[in-house]
Amino acid sequence: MSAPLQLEPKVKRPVGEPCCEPVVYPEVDRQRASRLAEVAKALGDPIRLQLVDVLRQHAGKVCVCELVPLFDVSQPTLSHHLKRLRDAGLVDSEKRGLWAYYYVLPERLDDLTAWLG
Amino acid sequence: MSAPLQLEPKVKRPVGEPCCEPVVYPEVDRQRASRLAEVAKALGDPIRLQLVDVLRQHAGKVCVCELVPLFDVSQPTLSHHLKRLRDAGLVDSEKRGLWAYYYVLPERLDDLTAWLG
DNA sequence: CCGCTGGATCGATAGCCTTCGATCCATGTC
DNA sequence: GACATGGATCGAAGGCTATCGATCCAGCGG
Repeated sequence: MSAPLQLEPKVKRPVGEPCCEPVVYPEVDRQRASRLAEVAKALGDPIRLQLVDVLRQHAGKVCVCELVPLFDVSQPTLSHHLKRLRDAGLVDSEKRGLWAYYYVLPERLDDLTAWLG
Repeated sequence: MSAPLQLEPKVKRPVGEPCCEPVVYPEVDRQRASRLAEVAKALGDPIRLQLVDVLRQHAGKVCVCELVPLFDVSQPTLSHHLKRLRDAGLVDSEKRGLWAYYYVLPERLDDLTAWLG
C-alpha cells in the first residue's frame, strides 16, 4: 500500500540494544515467490504428494485406473486432485483409447528443488 | 475404506491393449506423505515462502520489526503467517526484551528437499 | 444401435485460510 | 504508576478447498 511515512523516530529505542542493526531485503522477488508457492501448494496435500511420488518412480505414464484404488477417496475426488496437479504444471495427461495416462513434468519440481537447495 | 470386493472381472478388457500392465504401489507411506505435505503447505503461500527465504539467507535471527515492513500486509496478518510457519516446525522464535526474533529450523526443509532430490 | 466402461465435470456442503481492525499483554521509559 | 511500544491473539468476513453423489461424455463391444 502506501509507505509508512514516518518522519521522526516514534520512540527513542527503549533499550540500549537496538532491535535490529542490518536491514533485510526480500531476495526472491514476488513473482518467483508466487510461482514457487504455487508448486508448494500443489504438493501441500498428502494425496497429491503421493500421486506425484508414484508418478515419479514410474517414469512412464500411469493409468488413472491404477491410481484410483491406491487411495481412500472417490474417483471424482482423485480426478480433482489430478486436475490440480495439472493446473500447477506438475503433471500432464494423455488419453489413449478409453484410458487416461498421467506423467510427471519434472521442470516445475526442479524449480522448487533449486530454491530449497 | 473397505476393499472393492470384486470377484469377477467386471468387463472383458475392451481393447487388446490392457489399460495397465504393472501394479503400482504408493512408496512414500501415508504418514511421511502427511508430514511432507504439511511442510509443503506451509510454503504454499508467497508471503510465507518469502519469509522463509529471508530467514534462510540471514542465518542469524531476524527481528519481526524488520519483517513487517517488507510485505504489504498488516502486522496481525504477518504474525499469523509466522505462527503457521512455527506450527509447521519450519521456524522458531525467541523473545528478547521487547522484540521477537525468528530463525529457520532447517531440518524440516531438509526432509522435503530429500524427497524432491 | 444399445449398453457398458473409464474418467471428467457439476452442484452442494462443510471445513479451512487469509485478511483485517480491535484488543490484549509484556516490557521498557519517564 | 502512567504511558508508549512490539507483537500476539480475538472475532468476523469472504474466498478457497476437499469431498461426495449424480451426471455427462467419449470409446469400445456386441
